[in-house]
Amino acid sequence: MKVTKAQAQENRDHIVETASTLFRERGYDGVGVAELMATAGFTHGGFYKHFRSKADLMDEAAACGISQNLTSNTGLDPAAFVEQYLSRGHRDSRSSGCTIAALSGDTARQSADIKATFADGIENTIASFQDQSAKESELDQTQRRATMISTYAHVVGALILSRACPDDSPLADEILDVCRKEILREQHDR
Amino acid sequence: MKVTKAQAQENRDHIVETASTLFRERGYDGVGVAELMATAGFTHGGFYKHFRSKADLMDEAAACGISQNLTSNTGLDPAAFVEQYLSRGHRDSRSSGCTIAALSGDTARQSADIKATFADGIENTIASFQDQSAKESELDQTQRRATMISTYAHVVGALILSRACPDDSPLADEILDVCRKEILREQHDR
DNA sequence: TGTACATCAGTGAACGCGCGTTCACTGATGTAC
DNA sequence: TGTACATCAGTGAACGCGCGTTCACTGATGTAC
Repeated sequence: MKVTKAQAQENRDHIVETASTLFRERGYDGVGVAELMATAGFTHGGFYKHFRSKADLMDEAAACGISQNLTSNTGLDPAAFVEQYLSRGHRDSRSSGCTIAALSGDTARQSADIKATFADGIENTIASFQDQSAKESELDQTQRRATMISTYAHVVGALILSRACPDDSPLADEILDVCRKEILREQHDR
Repeated sequence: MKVTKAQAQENRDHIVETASTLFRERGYDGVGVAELMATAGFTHGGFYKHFRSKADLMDEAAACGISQNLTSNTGLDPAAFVEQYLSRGHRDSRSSGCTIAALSGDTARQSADIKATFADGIENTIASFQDQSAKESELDQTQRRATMISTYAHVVGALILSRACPDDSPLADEILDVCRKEILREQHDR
């Protein structure tokens, strides 16, 4: 049952992508290797032909999810990003949404490797917004970076709190709405 | 080996408090019933004389941690709260720090009961700041509530992102510092 | 280009282990007389 | 107040189960001649 090198690489990529969505949905501890491989369409034994351990896959899956998120955000201006990030749609689709919001809580308890992957992801995310707002803004480089870090923390916090509320609770929606308005107002005032 | 009713209640409280700190430190999945009971000074068999399931304890432990946090924040003015919340000390002591920041990520995947406990906790936290700033502020009730929700989301997001970075990474400190300054500036401008 | 052999992605049974939960038992506490 | 008995918090062995990981095996792919 061997497979071409190209197919094997494709299968590996598919496992990482599957893991990326499953981990976002249920957390690192909420998904086992066997279930993961079954969802990707394989039996669990082959897992260790691709990865040294589950922890290694966790790291790769995080990097994969973060880079997917970055790609799907390119071209959005800061206001559009906030609108999309703090929408009910984003809140209710953890498995395809922001990896950092979905897994930062779990990551705080993981190895330095995974934390480093997250730090890189945060760094790249704020950098992508700096680049893009470079032309519009007259603020200096340091201030622009500070603004992006602060705004990113703000939207991440709002999304995480909203998700921690019961599914149809008024507070869950209120957090999203209030923070969206507040952040857009701050962006406008600057 | 029976024990007085008062002692039994005391033991129960002690188990909930122990769980509250252990869950904040390592997450709901990161702590087993046996280890939990051993840490509290008991054997695991007695657990089900006090709680119907681990999930029930998770709920009680969350409520306990949140109310502890509320108590230790009483009297702090909004600026002092932000200073303390976004300090390195708070970031580095998850087991005694903000329960909502430590467990919101996990809670998003838990039952509606636990989510309801968190929603109550968020509600009480923002209410405690409204009460306290009532005299100082001239803004109307609705706007004050919006400000508190937004600020709380902001500090929670900053703390969670900082904790997701490697322990001594510059970014971890930068997130804390940048957000603290930004939030204090906004509070001052209002 | 055709043949013989090594490689290795994928299979599925098996491993030890820790999980949440149950259970029969203990013995001091609480209660009824 | 003193005695007899029921209660029940706490003990520690045991339960089935799913976890991450290992392993012998398969057979098509890739390679050497």
